[in-house]
Amino acid sequence: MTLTSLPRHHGGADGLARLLGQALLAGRWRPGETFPRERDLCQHFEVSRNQVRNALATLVALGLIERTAGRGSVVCNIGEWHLLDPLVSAWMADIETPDAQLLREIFAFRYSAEPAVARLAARAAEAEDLERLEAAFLGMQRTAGMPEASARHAEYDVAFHDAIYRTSHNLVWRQMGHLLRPSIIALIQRSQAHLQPLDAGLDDSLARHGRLLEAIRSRDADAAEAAAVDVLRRTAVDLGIVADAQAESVQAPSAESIIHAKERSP
Amino acid sequence: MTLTSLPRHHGGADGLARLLGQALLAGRWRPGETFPRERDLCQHFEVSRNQVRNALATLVALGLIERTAGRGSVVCNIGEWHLLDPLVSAWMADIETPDAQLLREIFAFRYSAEPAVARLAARAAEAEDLERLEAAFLGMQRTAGMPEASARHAEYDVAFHDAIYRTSHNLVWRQMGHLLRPSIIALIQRSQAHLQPLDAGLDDSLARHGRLLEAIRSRDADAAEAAAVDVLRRTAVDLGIVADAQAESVQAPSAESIIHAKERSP
DNA sequence: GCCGCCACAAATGTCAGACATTTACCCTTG
DNA sequence: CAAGGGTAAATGTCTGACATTTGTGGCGGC
Repeated sequence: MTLTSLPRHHGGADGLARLLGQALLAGRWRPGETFPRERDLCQHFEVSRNQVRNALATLVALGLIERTAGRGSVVCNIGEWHLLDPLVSAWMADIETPDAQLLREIFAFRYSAEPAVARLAARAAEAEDLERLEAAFLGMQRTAGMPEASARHAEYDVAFHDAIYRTSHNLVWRQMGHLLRPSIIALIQRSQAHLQPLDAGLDDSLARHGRLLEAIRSRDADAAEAAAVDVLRRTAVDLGIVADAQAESVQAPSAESIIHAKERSP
Repeated sequence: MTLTSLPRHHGGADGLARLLGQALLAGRWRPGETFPRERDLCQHFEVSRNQVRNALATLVALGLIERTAGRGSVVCNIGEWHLLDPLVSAWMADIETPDAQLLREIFAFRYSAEPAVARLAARAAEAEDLERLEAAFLGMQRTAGMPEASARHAEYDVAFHDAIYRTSHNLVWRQMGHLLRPSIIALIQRSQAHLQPLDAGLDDSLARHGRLLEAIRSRDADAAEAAAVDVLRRTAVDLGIVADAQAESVQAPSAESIIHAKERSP
């Protein structure tokens, strides 16, 4: 791909890294392809070589590109991207069309991990944690059914799930909360693109979140695990990972069909 | 802390970042404390400001320090460290005395996550995956009981668990394999420090790994999950997270005692 | 005495230019 | 045809100067 399709202006200093990083995450260069040279980037964006080099250094640190003297910069394989880095997650969250495979991978991860996290949360929850969870849930309720507030609703949704990860009281799990934003933001973008408001299923989704909150509040690990699975099944439908019909007719779609959805709809 | 206790020489270009990063991971500066100034680092290590700035930029990208013009560099809270970044994991792996709390957090994560990963692996395993698993297991067997090969044994151990994460066929889980190295390396360091070779328990540990491999090979998700728990219980004993007596007398120490061990032995 | 303003010092951030090093490619030569 | 070297092009590095931000102390006015 050429540079010409990228906007020439960008915000502050690391705005350039963000711009280039998002272009990479959106798949505008394929793995193995060569990335533009420093000199071209300087000219196109009208910035000093220093800024370009700083931005590129950031991309290297995130495993997005690899640079070698004399050869240039090449785009790394998706498998080497540091998906778990907060920067990458944040960038991915506000891309208009994130890579579909990537979103499926993230959701498959959530589907296999969040039940266990909910289990931990139910055991470790303290007053402060419950407050966070409750505040997020109330926010979701308040913004439900308001099409113009769907962005805020998604934020509360992110906050709710992030609160669960935090409630696990484990440093590692807590950092994975960063992955939630891209996963959940993609949900509202999809609903807006399809002009198919989630109102119908939103009450249902809200109810499932409520049961999860209640299970954690009462320290019932088994119930929390089951409720988390329930929430994620609903989300899988809204994300279009499993067909609506399947989820509505069948009470419990097998984990197999969600985790390995990629293999049958590439 | 002052700079005087750090070695003045280091390997190549990013060797400086590694040196400083490991000092941070080892806890030689406390969160909130101010990090040495660029000028001092230049003088102490006898390198150009460029190299120092590059190294510090890396530390910033990893969430280890935060820099602001005019104020200087301050060490971030542990919660903001990007533990999931491969660089951080790799650095942590060969620190002589890694932070004990950090190791407990990582192990607690593994204890709650790996059973689910093993379950996925049992479902998704293909021929190539089984080869990797088998090769690692054979390596563990070959190096068992050889005190002088404990380092190689640990590498095979890492490879075995990493192979399980890879077998999940999920990008996110796969990246978490990086966390295994610090966790497992710490194990052999501990055994060497205590002059208490793991020979006694090693046969047992090996047998448990073998049962896990067999469960995955036969695509038995339930058995794989149970076997993974079994392996981790053994590891918890070897890591000193739960007392030997407890694990030997009681067949199944509660997850609670492993996950929240930090709260009773701070 | 307290408050606000200003000047200064100290730290990081930025820039521009030259040079070093690595790499790929072509052209020559045996 | 193969081996060699030379050249161009790319990233990596160094240096010095300057810009910008931040904290601080002193000064004067109220």
